Amino acid sequence: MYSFTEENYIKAIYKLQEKSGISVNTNAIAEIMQTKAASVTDMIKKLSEKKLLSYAKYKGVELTETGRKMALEMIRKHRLWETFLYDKLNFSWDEVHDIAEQLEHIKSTKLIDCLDEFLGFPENDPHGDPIPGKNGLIQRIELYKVSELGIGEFGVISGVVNHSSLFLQHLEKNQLVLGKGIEIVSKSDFDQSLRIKIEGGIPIMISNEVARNVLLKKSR
Amino acid sequence: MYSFTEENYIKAIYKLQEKSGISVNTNAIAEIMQTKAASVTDMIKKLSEKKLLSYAKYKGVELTETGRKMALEMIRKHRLWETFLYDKLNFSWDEVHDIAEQLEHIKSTKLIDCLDEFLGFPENDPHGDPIPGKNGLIQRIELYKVSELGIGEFGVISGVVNHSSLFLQHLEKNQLVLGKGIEIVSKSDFDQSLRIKIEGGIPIMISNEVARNVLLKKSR
DNA sequence: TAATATTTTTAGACTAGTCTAAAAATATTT
DNA sequence: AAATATTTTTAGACTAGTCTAAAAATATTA
Ligand SMILES: [Mn+2]
Ligand SMILES: [Mn+2]
Ligand SMILES: [Mn+2]
Ligand SMILES: [Mn+2]
Repeated sequence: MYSFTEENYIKAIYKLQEKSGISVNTNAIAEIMQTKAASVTDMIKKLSEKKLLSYAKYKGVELTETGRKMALEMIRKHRLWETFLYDKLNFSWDEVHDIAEQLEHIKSTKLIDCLDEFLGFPENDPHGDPIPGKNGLIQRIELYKVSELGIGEFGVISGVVNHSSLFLQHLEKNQLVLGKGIEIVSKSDFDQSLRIKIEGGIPIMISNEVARNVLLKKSR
Repeated sequence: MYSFTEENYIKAIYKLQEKSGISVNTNAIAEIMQTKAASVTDMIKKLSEKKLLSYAKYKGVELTETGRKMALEMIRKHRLWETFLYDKLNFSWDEVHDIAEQLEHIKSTKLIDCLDEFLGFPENDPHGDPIPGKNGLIQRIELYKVSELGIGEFGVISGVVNHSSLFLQHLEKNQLVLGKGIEIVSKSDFDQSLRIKIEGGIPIMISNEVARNVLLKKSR
């Protein structure tokens, strides 16, 4: 059995590997694990011995197949628990993450599979992120940042880049929630702010900061 | 914030204090914590400094009011999670305990109160044990062991002394589940085994071992 | 009450995970 | 290619929780 710490390292390394391509370096891990590089080196050695990742001194690490599967199981658990909190206990989407960080460490395959069924085998969590299946497969849909769309284009809000509570609360206050359709009306050359029209509402202004952190599925 | 280990010690001490009266001794704690007396002494000192219990060398320990409240919160969480697994995810009563041992350590008051509401504010867990309320109050009903009832007396199965999977499975196989009404038909002088009649069924024999571990609410 | 048995505590050591400071390797500039 | 900067690793130390073995206190028995 793996410790919470080991599990968190594996998840962190998976996420880094996701975005920044191949091998993950010590400092990057230290940053998201909120620890020091020296501690990371120690842990890396341990995880390497346990065959969860491959490691060459000074060359960074890469998850093994075992490590990758473990990370996906963690993510599956995390997102299913978030969905439970949101769908069944009526938490808002900015409240679920911290508790899911704890719940993702509960060890029981039966529990997570029953939870999956109880929730009706959801495909996405409350933030729009895809939930890996029992088989470890994660289905990827191409999403675009609001800032990437051109004038007159349409899209449905389907995800967020920034997952912070503060940002999620801000979106909610402005009706920018999952599933809402929006149209790009105009862009400012000055500060890259956008004017958008939300489905069944009046046009509003959003900052470029917001536009870069909201993901759309293109429509029409 | 308290560690899982600290929380488990407090819960163990509470349970010992419950049954065996006043102050709890080191060896008893060591036994249910599956550890050595020396380790217990170390932990006791720590919990004493944190004011969760009062401790006089060689004299045993007693929970403080803070410690008692903490224990009751743990028990509340444990039993609510057991109820969730049983009621919502269709686990059987012998499968819920081990997972609840993990879930009881999740830190979030909002989570547990929402779960309580989601479950309809249950009063008892799948084993018949009372669930402490948000206020920390635990409602106690007087229960009797099957072995304590006399010939011709009636009762409804409302709890178990032994919580082991093996025992719970045995009860289930013999229709001895929570809520069933039974009548004592006869007792054997030889091995203290009992003949009982289960509500809407034919009389069966149960060993004294079983009779001492099933709790009844007297009826009629 | 003295001898013996049991329980509890202390002393010292071990592991997991962390840290700081310094050394070693690698990357970037000049 | 040498000098400098950055990154990574090592060395040694700390805390939480555990252990064994021995000492101290308490309980039991004669
Ligand atoms: Mn999350
Ligand atoms: Mn999420
Ligand atoms: Mn239980
Ligand atoms: Mn129970």
